[in-house]
Amino acid sequence: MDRLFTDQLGEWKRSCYCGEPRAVGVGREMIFVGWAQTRRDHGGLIFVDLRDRSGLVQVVFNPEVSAASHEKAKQIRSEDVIAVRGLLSRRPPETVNRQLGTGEVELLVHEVKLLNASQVPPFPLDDYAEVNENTRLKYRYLDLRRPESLAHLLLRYRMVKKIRDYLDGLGFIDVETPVLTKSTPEGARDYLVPSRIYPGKFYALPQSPQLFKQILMVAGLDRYYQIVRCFRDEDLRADRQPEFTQLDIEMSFIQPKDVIEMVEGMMARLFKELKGIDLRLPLLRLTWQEARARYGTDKPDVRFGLELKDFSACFQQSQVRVFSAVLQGGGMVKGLSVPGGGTLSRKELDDLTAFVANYGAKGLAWIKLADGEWQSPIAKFLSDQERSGILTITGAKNGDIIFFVAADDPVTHDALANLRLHLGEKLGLIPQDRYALVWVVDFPLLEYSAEEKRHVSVHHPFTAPLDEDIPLLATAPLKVRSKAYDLALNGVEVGGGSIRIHQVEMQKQLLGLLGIDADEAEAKFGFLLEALSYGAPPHGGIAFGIDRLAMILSGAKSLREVIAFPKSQRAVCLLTEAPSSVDPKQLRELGIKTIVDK
RNA sequence: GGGGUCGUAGUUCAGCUGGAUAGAACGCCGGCCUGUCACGCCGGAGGUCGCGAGUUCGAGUCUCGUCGGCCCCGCCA
Repeated sequence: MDRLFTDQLGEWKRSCYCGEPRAVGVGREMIFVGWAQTRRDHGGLIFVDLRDRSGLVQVVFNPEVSAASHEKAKQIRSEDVIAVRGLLSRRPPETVNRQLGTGEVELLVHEVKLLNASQVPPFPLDDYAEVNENTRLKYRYLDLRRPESLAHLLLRYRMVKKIRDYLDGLGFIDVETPVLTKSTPEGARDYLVPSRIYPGKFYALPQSPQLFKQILMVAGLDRYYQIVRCFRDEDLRADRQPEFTQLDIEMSFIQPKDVIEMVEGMMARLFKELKGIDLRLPLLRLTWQEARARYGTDKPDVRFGLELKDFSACFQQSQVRVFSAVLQGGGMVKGLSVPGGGTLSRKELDDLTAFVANYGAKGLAWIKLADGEWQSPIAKFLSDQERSGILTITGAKNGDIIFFVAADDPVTHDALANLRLHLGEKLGLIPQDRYALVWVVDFPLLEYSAEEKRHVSVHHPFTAPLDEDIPLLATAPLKVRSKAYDLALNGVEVGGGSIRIHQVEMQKQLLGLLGIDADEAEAKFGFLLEALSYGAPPHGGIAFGIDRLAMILSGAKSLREVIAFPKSQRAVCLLTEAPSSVDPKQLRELGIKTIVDK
């Protein structure tokens, strides 16, 4: 039998949030509204924990205070919406609840209004229950009633507010840019929006407002920022959603260090005011080369050591065939030395071998140092010279294990970077309560794409080369470094940007290097090239992943925790069940015919 | 597109090498209870074992396919 509550709120106005009343308010008549979290019915007395976003207050239904209210309260179940009016009272001393901010007081109810009955919730809303994520996301409105879930959104809001305050203080102007815009080549797959007025043509949702913010600099805005939704139609990860929020910043007449210092000030404020942490400025800064060499990645997690070591020189003439073969083929032998790693079992070593295979490594060699002995499948092939080389490079001691990967550059670094993180986690080497920020600078401007058989931008096609490397553009384009900088936080790329090309000839040269001919450039970026030719100032900026920052600052394991209504890994909104089919009439209006059924 | 993992009551899970009527806790329903606060006590209801094939005398359990959640590779300037 469905319960039906018909009371109306009427003139009742809440006195304060449920989590707020304290002993100083005792003796006042108060009204609370909210959701019944639990009801404890003692037959005579009924206690209800009334909850709203601020917390809990205990309300007491006593037949000697109000027989009518006590009678009504028997109907109350979890998640019903009720309003109570009564006397805020001090709890009897032996019943004070120290766990609760409101634990010294309770409301003696004189009158209750039953505003809306709830069905039995599909999962418990207390903090003790671990619930499957798909259930939580389907009933996200219930999930968000849980304080833990709400806290993530709250932290995110406070972070964004502080960012706005900071940038406002520095004279940045928030300007909105179009969401219906033009598809641009390079980069991720676009989300497309069909045009009704021009059948067969499409808008694209922005992957970022990159070109608009540059054009705002040409317009003389000087300092722009925006907190803006961006869209990329690529497969999802724990730290990747198809729509995500970017803090987009652009400034004129600046060098990389101006952006870096501005951002460091912002980070210092966020960490101070949100986490009570004093960042040491300037932040650690690594060149891209150094980050690759020491950590194997351009977004190193510098909360712990376990740095990569290069053994290439040591194994040039090695009897270990896989090593010498790879080296002769132009590859490298690198590895890492794990203090105390000698305890890893054979099974664990096999698992680690399978782990690096994920990243293309054909094998994982290892040496255990135990009681002066070298336990290793390759031990018998190692010369004395190699042994002493290994010890010098690693400083390894008894009880340690040394891993080796031999492959070409991307595979070696990729495999070891991931192995490093994996071992760091597995062996508990990563301090969980620390935040480590690091700038990575001087990225290469270009890399060669074997798949596309041309140069592609490492950052994006509008990134400026380092002044001293400009001559190399004509002679050795792959050696050119760029004025690009990324900020990594605990091994996650949270921000990235660059100084842009502001001279049209240089921009044309760059597009040429990317294999984009003049006609194509004109069709796709004509408006930008034209804008650059009308007195574009030197400019540059940076963009941050707001979701990622919020995720790390709130200690969440997934972006979904800091997004109110996230998509599942298959890019479905489990609440609304988007995407969905549409009425054939809508398709006709758009001049669209689908070629896939369902 | 590929690899891994999970899917059993409303929820979280157990269910062995295939074997009798699929269990527990919490939640839910009914009863009792005036100081509980994850109340307590007594009783009860509740299952398309994700779905579909197959193997078998017999499938929650094995095989194949499929759908969905999560993690990863590819992809993501």
